[in-house]
Amino acid sequence: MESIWNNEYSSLSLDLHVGPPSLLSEARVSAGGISKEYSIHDDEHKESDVLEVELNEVSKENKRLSETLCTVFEHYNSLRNRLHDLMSSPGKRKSCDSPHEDGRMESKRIREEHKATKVSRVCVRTDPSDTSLIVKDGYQWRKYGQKVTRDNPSPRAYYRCSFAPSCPVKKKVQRSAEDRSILVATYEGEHNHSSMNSSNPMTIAVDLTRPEVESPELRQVMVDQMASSLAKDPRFTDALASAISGRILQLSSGGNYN
DNA sequence: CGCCTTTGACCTGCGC
DNA sequence: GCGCAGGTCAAAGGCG
Repeated sequence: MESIWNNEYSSLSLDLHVGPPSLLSEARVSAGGISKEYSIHDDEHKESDVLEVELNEVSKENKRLSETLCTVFEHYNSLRNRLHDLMSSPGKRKSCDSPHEDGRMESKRIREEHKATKVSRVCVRTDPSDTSLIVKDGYQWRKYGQKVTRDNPSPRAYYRCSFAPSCPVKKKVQRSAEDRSILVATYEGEHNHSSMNSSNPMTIAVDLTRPEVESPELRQVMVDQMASSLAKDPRFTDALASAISGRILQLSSGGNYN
């Protein structure tokens, strides 16, 4: 099993904000040696500085959490694909070596290879009144078809990646039959290029708590596997331990909170 | 003019 | 073989 932290996010650090957020600024102000002898003007300046620092900190943390979420989501998809393979592989493939059916078998083999390409599903919550089938994910898509399917009154839109002509990735977008405010995007294949813009394609609104097809048991298995992967990773546990211990030390030396 | 969406026709797999 | 359903093609038209 591959590690969830096997990519560029190896320098993981956790910043646990336990307690009221305002204490952070208080701690910084006291650490900076600010006294009440400053004028009101200086106080306002200082306060805006502190707020700016806080804002920067929050922005950094937000970025860090987004990156962590990306990693977790990638791992989630990897696990789901693997689980899907495991559940569908046994006894499904039959051998057929008839020399008269080479062409047909070849096309069948290509189709099966196509079926084996990476498939991932993403759920995006949208405005229910919005009838468009557009999921913004950082890539450029060209719509090539739309169909009404039997199991869902909402039409399904078919997209191809139009950024690179050779890119094999396809995307299907359809509203959830249960919740019309949710767009379900199914990606097939992997991009052979980078995304169009700087926004991370994985930072879209991913609602992992509302899988559209998995059973609760299947969901639980995936959650357990993700938790297990996290718990087994020494960098994660080290970062978690240091963040907690650091925070506890700060709390014990910084006074009482209510 | 190029790229896009729309949409009906067509293709293909599958179950009966 | 037939019908159904999902997926794809391609012509037509819109838009910047």
